[in-house]
Amino acid sequence: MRVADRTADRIRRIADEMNYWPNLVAQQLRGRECGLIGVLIGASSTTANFRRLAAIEQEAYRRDQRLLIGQFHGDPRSTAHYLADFLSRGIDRLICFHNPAPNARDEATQLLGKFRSAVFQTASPVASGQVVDVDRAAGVADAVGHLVRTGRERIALVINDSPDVDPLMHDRLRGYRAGLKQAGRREMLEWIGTGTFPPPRALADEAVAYLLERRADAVIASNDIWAIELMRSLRRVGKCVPADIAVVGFDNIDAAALADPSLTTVDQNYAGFAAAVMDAVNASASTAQTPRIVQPTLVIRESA
Amino acid sequence: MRVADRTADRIRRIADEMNYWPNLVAQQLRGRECGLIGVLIGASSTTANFRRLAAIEQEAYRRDQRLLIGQFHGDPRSTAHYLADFLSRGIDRLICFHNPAPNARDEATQLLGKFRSAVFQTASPVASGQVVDVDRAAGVADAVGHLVRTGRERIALVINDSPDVDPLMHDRLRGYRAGLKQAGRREMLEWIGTGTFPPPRALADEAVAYLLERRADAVIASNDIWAIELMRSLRRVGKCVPADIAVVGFDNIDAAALADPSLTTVDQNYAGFAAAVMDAVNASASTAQTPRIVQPTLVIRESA
DNA sequence: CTGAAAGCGCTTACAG
DNA sequence: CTGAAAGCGCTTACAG
Repeated sequence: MRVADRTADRIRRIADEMNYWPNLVAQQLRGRECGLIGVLIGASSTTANFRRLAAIEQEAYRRDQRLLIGQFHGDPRSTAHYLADFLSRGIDRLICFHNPAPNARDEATQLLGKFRSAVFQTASPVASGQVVDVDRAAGVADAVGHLVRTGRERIALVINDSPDVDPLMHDRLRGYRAGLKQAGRREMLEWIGTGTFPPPRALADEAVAYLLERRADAVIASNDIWAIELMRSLRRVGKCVPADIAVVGFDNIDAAALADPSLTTVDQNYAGFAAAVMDAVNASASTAQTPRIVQPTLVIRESA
Repeated sequence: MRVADRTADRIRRIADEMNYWPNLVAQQLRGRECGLIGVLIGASSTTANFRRLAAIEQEAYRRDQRLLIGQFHGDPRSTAHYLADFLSRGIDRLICFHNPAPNARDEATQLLGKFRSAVFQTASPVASGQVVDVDRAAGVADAVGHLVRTGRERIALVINDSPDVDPLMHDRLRGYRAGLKQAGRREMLEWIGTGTFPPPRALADEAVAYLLERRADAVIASNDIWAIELMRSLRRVGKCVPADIAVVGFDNIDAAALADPSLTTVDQNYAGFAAAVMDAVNASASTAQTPRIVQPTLVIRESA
């Protein structure tokens, strides 16, 4: 309905004076979108996940949407519980930071199908899900490039788990090999952990023993926690970072800037990730389901 | 209405089969509580705030409530914007991690009055607000007690800002003095920063110069970041932690366990805090408005 | 073009 | 005790 601007203004002013606020619950019941997005995160969430969440909330605010958050709590059924709860509230857009636990997957999968859009990191457990991912391989390859340019000769990779078991580690290995190959290096120095995380001191010492034995002068770790543990272990055996050996992490958690020496690391580009996630969650389901890939950036500090 | 259990079961089963889920939006419009709680946090939120948020969500889940989160985004009006939005959605219980910016306070204060309950940390900007706080003074006094018992003779305190300006620092100073007094110590070694946070290297060096000059053999910092910076600075001048000087932090952030040596610190007891917050936010307004005080606990690691 | 009515999915008070 | 009706605060399709 068209109304003169002056009249519209007058009505708005009076509405304000009378303290009138539209009731969003009634609007929603009548069919309007509620602007709420359900977010599922793990209970034992890492600092990186919280940073991601904060960035997504900021992006949501810009688009005038709100986040309803739910954490898993060990209980595998809690996934389904939250999904059903979201749907009951008319929330049909979902951001999922963790895949549902396998034993609750059937029930969860069925519920996931009822969402208008569902965004996952790395991989989607359902065909209708959209994927936003960080180009981990490119991040590690960048780190290799930086180490090559700063004169490192023997660059090693330390990853937390077998690349066959953990696809995230597979990406890092891929980026490492690609980076070295591009620099014309042939020898690969790869140490692969047992999946134990965070790494106990003895495990970090084992990795460091490998680095020393192979005379590595640089190492890229699968994440900042591992990188920091490697630096501690290196200090115990009297090695100096970065003089004797350069160390690069992954994630850029708070502790990276606080480490001594401060840690050079691959920042996950949370802002870019958040924008891609919000684009995906607001996209209509008919949109092509190609994963959205976000590029990370290398943050150069003292350790490399 | 009373119905035989068998019948109720049968109805429930059929409802399940037909995939019936009650529509919470309609229930809410009809007057039922929606089980949603609005949460306001700062955009530049610290790790400590995210930990608190995670703990509160966990506690909310146990009580079958959900959190709708909003961050400030520099824009002081965003506080009022979020408060109005919460009310429009029928959310009349609020957890506020930050006081509204002063220039938006009038508008925000008026809106705050419309909430059934509003919980703040440390202090409430409105009379109707409830307060949950951590006993910072007790935490620091505990740390002093631990240092005294482990044979430290000259225990210093390093705080970030003047106790007249920052009440959080006032609490630490109070706890420090009380702890020393109880141990029969008379000399107070107090270094007070300029409010700059995180501390630049030169400022940490200044604090360390003070510690050396006064021959301190232990120091309690106002938080973990400061404690870690002090350890870095101490290392630069060749001092060994904890042999030469013990260091205690406050907060127990992730980086505390990762520091080298790992940091002894006062844990804020997030679980206890979360339970108190949820008790407060669900309490009826008529409840006496005495602040709920949560006790922190000392986590002893390598640095002290 | 305007204004009254129907209806979103529930709950509750009320008539039979 | 049971079942139909009213109404929460909106929006939209429809009759005047």
